[in-house]
Amino acid sequence: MKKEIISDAVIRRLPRYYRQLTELCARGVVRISSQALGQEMNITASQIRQDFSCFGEFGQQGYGYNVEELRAEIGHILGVDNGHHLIMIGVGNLGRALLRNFPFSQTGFSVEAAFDISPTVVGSSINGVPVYGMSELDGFVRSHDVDVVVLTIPQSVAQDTANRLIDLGVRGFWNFTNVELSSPGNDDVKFENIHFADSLLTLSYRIANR
Amino acid sequence: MKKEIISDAVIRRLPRYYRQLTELCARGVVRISSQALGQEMNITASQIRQDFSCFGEFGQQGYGYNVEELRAEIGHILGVDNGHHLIMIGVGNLGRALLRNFPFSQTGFSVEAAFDISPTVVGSSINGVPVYGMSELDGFVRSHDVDVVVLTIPQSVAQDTANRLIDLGVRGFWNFTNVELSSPGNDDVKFENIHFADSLLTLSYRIANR
DNA sequence: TAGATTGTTAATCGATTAACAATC
DNA sequence: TAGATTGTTAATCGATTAACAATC
Repeated sequence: MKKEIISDAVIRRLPRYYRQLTELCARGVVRISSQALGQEMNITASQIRQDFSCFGEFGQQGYGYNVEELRAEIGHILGVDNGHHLIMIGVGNLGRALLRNFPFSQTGFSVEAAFDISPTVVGSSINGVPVYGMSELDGFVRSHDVDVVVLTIPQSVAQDTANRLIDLGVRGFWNFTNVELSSPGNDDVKFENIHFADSLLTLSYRIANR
Repeated sequence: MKKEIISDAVIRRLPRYYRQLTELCARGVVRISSQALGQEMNITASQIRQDFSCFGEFGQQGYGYNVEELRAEIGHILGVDNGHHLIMIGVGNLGRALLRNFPFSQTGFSVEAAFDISPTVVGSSINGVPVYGMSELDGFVRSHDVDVVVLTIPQSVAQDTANRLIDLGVRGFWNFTNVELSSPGNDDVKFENIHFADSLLTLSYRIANR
């Protein structure tokens, strides 16, 4: 396996490959060529082979790729079989929507707990996930493996909460607060920011400039 | 104004500029140079000037950019002052979360109505937005300007619902269904797909390969 | 005016695509 | 074996960065 620096563009495509391959599996497709896969995904066969070759040799000349095998390989690269643990901070509408509907386990994450300030939800449990008060956060993080924290809290407390968690050793954040979070000088803290507004604005641009 | 093809990379940066400039406005900053803006956003001054120059000349030599003016210009390019109209299909947890918390009006959209199949919500109103039954959808779309439809419905009905709306003339979709929607041979239908799982998987990759 | 900073042209860098020898 | 298709190297394309003349 070549261990050079993988470009962000490639990494961003991996989940799409994984998604497509999962669908092909479901359809019962056993093998596929880069050509055929490219057709389905609207990208070139060249790019597919180039992308995969960053991680190893998953195909066979004259045959193509075994769908199930390739899916497993890419899943492995993405870390879906790493058994990552995750907690959620903020159980408002969005937090609840995710707890109820998002397929965390299919993505390789187990949701260990959720935290909120509201006495109305603290002590309850949402889709099997217990909701604790914020005062219990530090203790919980210290005594459990927490790989990723989902931030579904108001903007105003986003960076402070992130800082608190970084101090506790958390190194991954899935951030829905519409604030650009960062941890200057701490390169191994990873943020994945979801900016709903940015997304809608690009759509706005495209329908305005047709 | 140059009217060449604007690359996707540039378009994707526009909302970030807009966001940053909005914040600068709030902070009371009156003028800024490409240099200083680049520092704040962690991109090169060159790129900023290159990006802006796709749309016009918004700066002044020796001075830089007027923050409020530039914000207005970019907002205009993005179409925030176009008065776009939007409806939502599906008022589950995620739909409600968006209706209650997403700043549609700040993004230049007015939410006209929501639609759902559940008798429990039909007839109610969420954050001032009336919820109608699906049977009223066609009539509503025919009698109103609908620029964008937000799809917060189950995967299984996503493409069918989209097709139905495309037939009714809808040309913009903000799609949360985790299905890659498309409208083959209909280039002026625009989809903006939000793939939560893709986002979390890239985070998974980065924490696994540190 | 002198200094600062733009808009734009040219140079560089990186990512995508094409081509092809290796091989199943 | 012959045909198909990979993995990889080379060519192309596009995007980012650097440089600088224009000018406020």
